[in-house]
Amino acid sequence: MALEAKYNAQNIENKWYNYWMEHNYFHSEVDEREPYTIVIPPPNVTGVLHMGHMLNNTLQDVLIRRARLKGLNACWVPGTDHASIATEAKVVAKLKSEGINKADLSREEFLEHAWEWTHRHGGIILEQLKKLGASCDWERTKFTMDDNMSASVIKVFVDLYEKGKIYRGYRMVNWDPEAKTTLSDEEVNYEEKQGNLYFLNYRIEGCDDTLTIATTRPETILGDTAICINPNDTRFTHLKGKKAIVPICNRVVPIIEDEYVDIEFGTGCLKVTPAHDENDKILGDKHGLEVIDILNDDASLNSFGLHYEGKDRFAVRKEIVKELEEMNVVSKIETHMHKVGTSERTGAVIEPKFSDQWFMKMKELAQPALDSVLNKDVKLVPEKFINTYRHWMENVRDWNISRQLLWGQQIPAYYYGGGKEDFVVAETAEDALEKARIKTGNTSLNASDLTQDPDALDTWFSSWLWPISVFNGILEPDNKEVNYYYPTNDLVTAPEILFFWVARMIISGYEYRGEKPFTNVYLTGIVRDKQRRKMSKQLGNSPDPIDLMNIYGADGVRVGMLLSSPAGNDLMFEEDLCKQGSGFVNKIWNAYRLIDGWEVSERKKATETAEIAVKWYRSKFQKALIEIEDHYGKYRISDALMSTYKLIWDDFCSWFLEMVKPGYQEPIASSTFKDIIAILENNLKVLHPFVPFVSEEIWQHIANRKPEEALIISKWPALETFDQEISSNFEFAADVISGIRTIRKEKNISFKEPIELSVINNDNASTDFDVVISKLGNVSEINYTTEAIDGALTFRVKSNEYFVPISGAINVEEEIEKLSAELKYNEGFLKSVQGKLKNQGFVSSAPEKVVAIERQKEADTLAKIEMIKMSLASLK
RNA sequence: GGGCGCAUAGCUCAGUUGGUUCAGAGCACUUGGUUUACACCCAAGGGGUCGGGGGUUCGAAUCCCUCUGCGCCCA
Repeated sequence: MALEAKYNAQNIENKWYNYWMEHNYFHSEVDEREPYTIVIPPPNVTGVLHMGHMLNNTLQDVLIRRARLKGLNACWVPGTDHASIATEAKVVAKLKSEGINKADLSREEFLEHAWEWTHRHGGIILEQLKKLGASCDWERTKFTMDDNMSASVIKVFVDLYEKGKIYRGYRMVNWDPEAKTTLSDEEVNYEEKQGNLYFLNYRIEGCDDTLTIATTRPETILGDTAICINPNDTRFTHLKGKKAIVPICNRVVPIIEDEYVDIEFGTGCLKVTPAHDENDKILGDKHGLEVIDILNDDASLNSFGLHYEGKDRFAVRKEIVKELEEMNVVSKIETHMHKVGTSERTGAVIEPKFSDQWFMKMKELAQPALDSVLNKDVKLVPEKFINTYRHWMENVRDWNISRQLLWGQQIPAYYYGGGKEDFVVAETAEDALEKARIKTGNTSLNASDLTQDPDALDTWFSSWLWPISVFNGILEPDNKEVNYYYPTNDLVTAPEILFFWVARMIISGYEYRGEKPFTNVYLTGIVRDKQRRKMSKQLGNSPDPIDLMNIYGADGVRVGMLLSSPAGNDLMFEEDLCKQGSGFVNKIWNAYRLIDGWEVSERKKATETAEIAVKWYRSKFQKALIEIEDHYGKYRISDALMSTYKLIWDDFCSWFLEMVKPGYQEPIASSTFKDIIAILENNLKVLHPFVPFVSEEIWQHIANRKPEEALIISKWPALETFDQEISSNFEFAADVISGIRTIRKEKNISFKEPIELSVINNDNASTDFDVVISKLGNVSEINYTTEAIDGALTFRVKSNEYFVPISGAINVEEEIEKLSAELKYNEGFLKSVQGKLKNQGFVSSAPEKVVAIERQKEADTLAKIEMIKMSLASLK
């Protein structure tokens, strides 16, 4: 098989992904090996791949592939969630475009449409992940609405209800009037918006006086049930005990006193609307005020809105101001900045609203989840998120888990009467009937007497069970899979959902397994564009990941994503990073083309250069491997990549291959070739997690491999003891080679022209690499001498002095200038070192080791200065 | 308003317990090179008073205080 001159990512990537799938390498079964498990953060089932997913899943694939190579039983469980609000909104919109109104459909009919939508658009994202190379165990793919997954959710709901952790309450919740559902506090975004502060005059009952209140929401005056003043506010003592008249509806409301009112803000008079403001509700409860809800579910006004009935709140705001102005009630209007809550899902402005909802008590459940993070049983990476996590968990509020939606698990509560407590909670309708009969003592109750709660559960109430339920650990808590794979190892997700999801999974883990769900949580950053804007569909600043992979190859994009993404820091993405990634892939490919093109000779003996090169690279590889392992251990994936990148590009390609490369059209010794292949194979193993495709392609090209010999399931290189001395000897030689190259460049000596090199070996440097210096510096001869060579160019490495004789006169002036500069630098350095050593405080307080190092520096520098001075003298 | 965090080269970031020539990497930049794996290349080089100010210490990018400028979470 001839090697293609250009690396063709498209074909090669498809080929190997199919090969891996065919041989089922991604699949995991319970066995005696140690498991390594990751559960995917389930994306929205009808979503499409965006850059955030690319980053996140590349990281997971790197981790899982490395674990697989390390011989662990690697299992990456993929799946999707049903994203109730988003999906339902899409289905509603689609129906609307077909002229169908959701309200006209029965529950069953609507769900049929929703399932159809899910089947048509569902799972695209998982197919896209395959293109990225994601080595998920696709046989385990789960969806939060699968039968078992839903049954788990219902079972947990019933269980928590019976434990008294779930309750039904009439509370003020965040109402999304567009989706017509409640939202949890976490799903509300607060945005700073410019609004107006309207100053309105209310008449005082029984006299001609008025008082002025300030409000940002004039339309809610129709729901006013009191005016509140601060009892310490002397401006208003005359109002005590009086009543005010609400304009337009002419409702007579009491003037109450409470220190809650901020004397400084507005006029110091507060209108109280308990139905539409959390704080007003608290005031209302305290003072026994009436609650008048003026809004319908879609945020239009109801009959309390009088002549505004049926109109949207924002339209009413404009109109009512006009009416109030005409009535001379408006005393002034100021512009005012204030925070407005909007729905994370629909963007609609949230209304605080009273309704019956289901809540989960969080305080007690949260405790073990808080402890586990604080004592590092669950490690957050990076640790800076621990504080945020603690703050949230210590102030956790009850979780509103009901949503006024159809798409999701229907709440398993069954009502049999109009009373507040006339319901039972049960897994099935049959159980419910049984329970209802017992609870009421009425044995003649029928199934038709029960009505199930129409609401669905929050999607997070499904995904909080994810690490357990994907292994069916809720329905069968003692099954061998959950016992084996749980707790999982690493979770890779975004900090945005640390509370939504991560914290709740930890809570459910302790509640249902008595154990954490994962050991490490790797929190990625947000993918932003060059201008630091979050990538989003609306802004249109996000490249299509599929296009990127078509252009740069999946390997190239993977490298691009990881090049600059330290944990927890945002990634400023630009396409150039992918270009760098594909450049790296190209480099790897060409290195192999070089090796592959060599003619191998059995008769030829290994050269001395090749032998030392092989020894050195093995040592270098081990050194890099330690570094790489350390980075992985600390979840510094981009650092692990950078170490690998430099190992391959600089050490392997630029140094090693140049050392072992045979002369033009000469064959290479077969023993050397074997060593090189072994080295290359180890390189491919450490490369594989980052660039799985090109590494497998080369691996398979090196030899005909059986399926069980594929790179993806080969063995990660072992850490071995290695020769430390050889790397310092190499580094010395590399400095010499660098020195030669600098001289060639400065003096315009072509590389093709061989030079001679003489050296005064003051440092007693090893001669092992002299053959390498000769080869890479194109040096015809290295002479060891004790005396300076006249008429030569010079450079120094440590205390060694090197001479390059050239034909023709050298420029003495230039040489003197160069030496003088070096002398000046070294004298300055010596001065600073000696300064330290003269300092009694330093010598007596600093550790001996540090002082010894300074003394060594002093001695080295003195020797070097001496040498430079001699050279200068010989030039003059 | 409350809490947390960040500020190091043109850009994105490392820098462990304060102590090696410690001020570093990648990219970008400059200069030179290429008939012999790769211009998606090779080689050499320039570039930072470590946000400002103060303090602790023999010694501070690193610890403390303060100011400035950003970011995130909560209300």
